[in-house]
This record gives sequence, C-alpha cells and structure tokens, in this order.
Amino acid sequence: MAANALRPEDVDDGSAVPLAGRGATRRNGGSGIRAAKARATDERILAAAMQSFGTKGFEATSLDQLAGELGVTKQTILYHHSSKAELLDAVIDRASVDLTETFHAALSGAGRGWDRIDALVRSVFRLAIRRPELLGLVREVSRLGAPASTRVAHNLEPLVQRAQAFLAAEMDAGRMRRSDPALVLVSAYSTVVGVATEVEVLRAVGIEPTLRTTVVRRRELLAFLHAALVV
Amino acid sequence: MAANALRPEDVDDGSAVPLAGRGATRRNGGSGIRAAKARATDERILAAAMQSFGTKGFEATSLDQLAGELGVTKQTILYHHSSKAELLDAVIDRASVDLTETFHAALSGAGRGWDRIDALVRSVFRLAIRRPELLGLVREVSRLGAPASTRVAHNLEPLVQRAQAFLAAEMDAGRMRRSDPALVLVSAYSTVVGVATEVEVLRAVGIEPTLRTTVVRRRELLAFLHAALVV
DNA sequence: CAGATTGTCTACCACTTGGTAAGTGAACCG
DNA sequence: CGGTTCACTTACCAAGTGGTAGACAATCTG
Repeated sequence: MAANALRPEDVDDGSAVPLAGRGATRRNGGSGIRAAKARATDERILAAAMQSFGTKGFEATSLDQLAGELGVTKQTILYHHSSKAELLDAVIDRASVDLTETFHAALSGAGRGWDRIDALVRSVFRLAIRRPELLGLVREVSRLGAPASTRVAHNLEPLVQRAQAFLAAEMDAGRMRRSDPALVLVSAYSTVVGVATEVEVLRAVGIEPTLRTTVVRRRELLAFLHAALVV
Repeated sequence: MAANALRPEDVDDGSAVPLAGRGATRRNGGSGIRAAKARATDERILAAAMQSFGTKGFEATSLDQLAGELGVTKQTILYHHSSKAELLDAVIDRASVDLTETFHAALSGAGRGWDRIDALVRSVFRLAIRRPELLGLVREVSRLGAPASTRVAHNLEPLVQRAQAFLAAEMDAGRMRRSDPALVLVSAYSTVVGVATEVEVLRAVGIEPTLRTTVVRRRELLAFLHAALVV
C-alpha cells in the first residue's frame, strides 16, 4: 500500500525528450576538441550507468563505484548529470532510443502477420544475449515506480501504439484470435521478456542458460506464442 | 559480465530448512511468556521485512527504517537475525512455505487437466491482489542472484517438480500440446507472474489496475494460456 | 528468594552514500 | 597574446548504512 502509492514527484515536470536537445546540461554543444572529449566522457558514463542500473539495479549502484570503473571521479559524473536521479533519466532516454531503433529495424525487414511477431521475438532474444542490461533496465525501472517508470512509459509510447495497432489489424483481418490488443500485448510482453531474461528461474527448472539452450528456448517460445495468438 | 558472475558466497553453506527447526538463532524454543513475546516480535519482523523486501526491494530497505516501522530498535532485529542477509534468508524461507501451501491448497481442490491450470492461475491472481509482496519477493530475489536465488530455488523445488510432472502427464495423455515441460513451465510462469504483477507495464498500455480490470486481465490470460497449451 | 538467562535498548563505530565548494590547467576566443 | 570558459579534480560534509559492546530489567530456574 505504501510502496506503489502515488508520490509527490509523480507530477512529471521535466518533459522527457529522448532525442538530443539537452545532452548534458544544455552546454557542451560545441564542436571543438574539448567538447568532443566531454561528449566521449558522457558517453562512457551513460554506458557504464546503463550497464550497472540494468544488471545490478539502481539503488545497488553507487556513483563512487561507477566513477571507479570509469577511472574518473564521482564529481565528474555529477558534472554531467546533476544528480543520480537525473543520471537515471538520461540512461532511460538513451535506452528508449536504443530499444525503439532496434524494434523498428527488426520490423522494417519483416513481412506481414506472424512473420512480424517472429521477427520481434528474435530481436528480443538477440537483445537479451547482446545487451542484457537494456531489458534489465526496463524491468528495473518498472520496479522502481513512479518518476522513472512514467518516463520510460512515455518514451516507449509510440512503440506500444504501433504494436497495438498491429495486433488490432491482424485481428480484424482474421489472422489472429480476437481479444483486447492491450491485454494480449501485456501477456506477450511478459512472456517474451520473462523467458528471455529470467535466468534464475531457468536455473530453478534445471536449465543452464547457454547459447544452445537459448535457441531451444526461443523456438519453444515461438511455438507457445504461435499457439496462443494465431487463429 | 561482472554482474551475474558466480560470487564466492555462492557455495551454499547454511542448508535451507524452511520449516521450524532453527526459528531465530536456535534459542527461543521455550514456552514461557518471555519466549512467546519474542516469537511474536520475530513474527512481526519477518512480516514487515517481507513486505518491504518484496515491494521496495532488498537494498532499498534499511534496517533502521524497518525497525522504525515496527517501533523497535534496529538491534532487536539484529538480535533475532544476525545480519541483513540472514534476515533475507529467513524471509525467503517463510515466503517459500507460504507459496507452497497456497499452491498445494489450490491444487488439492482442483479437478484434472485444464482445471488445474485454471485453479493455479486464479490462486496466483488472488495472491497478486492479497499479498503482492510475496510475488514481488520472488522477483526481487531472482534479481538479486546467487546466494538468495539458490535458496528460493531449492525451497520451491518440490513445487517445480510437481508442476513439471503434471505437464508431462498431460502431454502423455494427449490433452496438451507436446513439448519440453520445463520450457513450457518457464513460459507460463513468466506470463502469469508478469501479467499479475507488472503494474507499470499495464499503466504503459493504458490499463489502470483496478479490481475490475484485474478480473478482465485474468480472463484474458486464461484464454491466452488455454490457446497456448491445450491441444 | 537469589542468580542466571534472555530480550530489548542506549550508545557507539567505521564506512559508504549522494551531494557541495573551491580550485586548476588546458582549450577557446577576442 | 590574455582573459574567459569549460571539463574535471581535490577536499569536504552531513546523513545514512550494517553491525558491535555493554547496560538493564523482566523472566525463568534452582
């Protein structure tokens, strides 16, 4: 009751603008050597933060330790991002862009109907292997709740819209079992991300997550989804 | 890479024994007024810790704050559980018992085949509403990794065994699409727990999680699972 | 009733946390 | 070239963190 209740910070003040715009603290737009170096530093900060937030978790990541990994002082991080919360925001925006690009790319090459879902699932699994921190971050952020989750939800809204529209169209065309697209999306999302990321659960049922078992898992998941969705 | 690697603490020393046995620190077995009071305190500690670990997360929960909520000093908590890690272990054991009892109860009243899955899903949703911290804890622990996740996996093994045996039997009887029971279990687990608990994701697709929408979600999920599993 | 035991509290501790203040030297710009 | 700006550092800090030491009163045990 106390945990997921609405907090005062929920009133989204700082307008989430993923693409460019306010890079660090609206300075650093230059094109000299200095500005380039600064951008490179910020790049490394964002990458390391995403890695740590997405795998170890937000609270479990300390700025000191993050700075240590980067061979930089904590104050450098705080120079680029005025607080830990703001760093999380920046990481979220970055991750949103990455996710959106990945999925749009996967879909642009796909055919119609089931092919699209197949392509999407494949790209999620590729992501789970190559950039596990990205999916982990989405989970972590949704666990953290309000200020952060609102941001990611807002950032990924176009993606969600596209997915829902696709499902609705497929249902209309009679190629997919008819039901509420939003709910189907949630079910499919849970299943895919869960199967792709819940390493510990896999261990619990005696499956050591290697590359080979991952392929098997993906195939099984596709069969599961196909049976669940396709008419 | 650094995050989910095998840590030294992984060598499970302290044999997970959920039921009774070592209550607090192997004292406190008495039956006097004093012992009874102590057990009541420990009870409250465990309940509050499970609540906080399962909703806010392990790292985000401090012993000071936990003690504050209980109207007790931190040292009282550390008297009953020698460290925060050990408190987590105790909470895990307690949660394991609760989960096991819940599911066995749900299944004992259920019929055969699909009815059993139906009963199970209903009990997970009931859990998600009445004791969200329990499912949240499982998630949290599996995120925390090695020492804790090993423990919960070990504790819930009988449940997993039972589920796998059930799926295998259903497949043998030709009532369920044939495939690897372990993988089907993971898919189903991800889907059910995800749909039941991922409040933020629901918000993202525009579903405010109220009691009414929960019922709808459960119905939709059952249809999804039925289509995915039943032949 | 006397003495040991047990549960809880007060008082600390070393250490880490996110964050601030005040520089410093190199790059930029007139 | 000379001053300004910028990226970054060193040096702090107050507020927590998990955990220890020891006192104390209520309870148990003889």
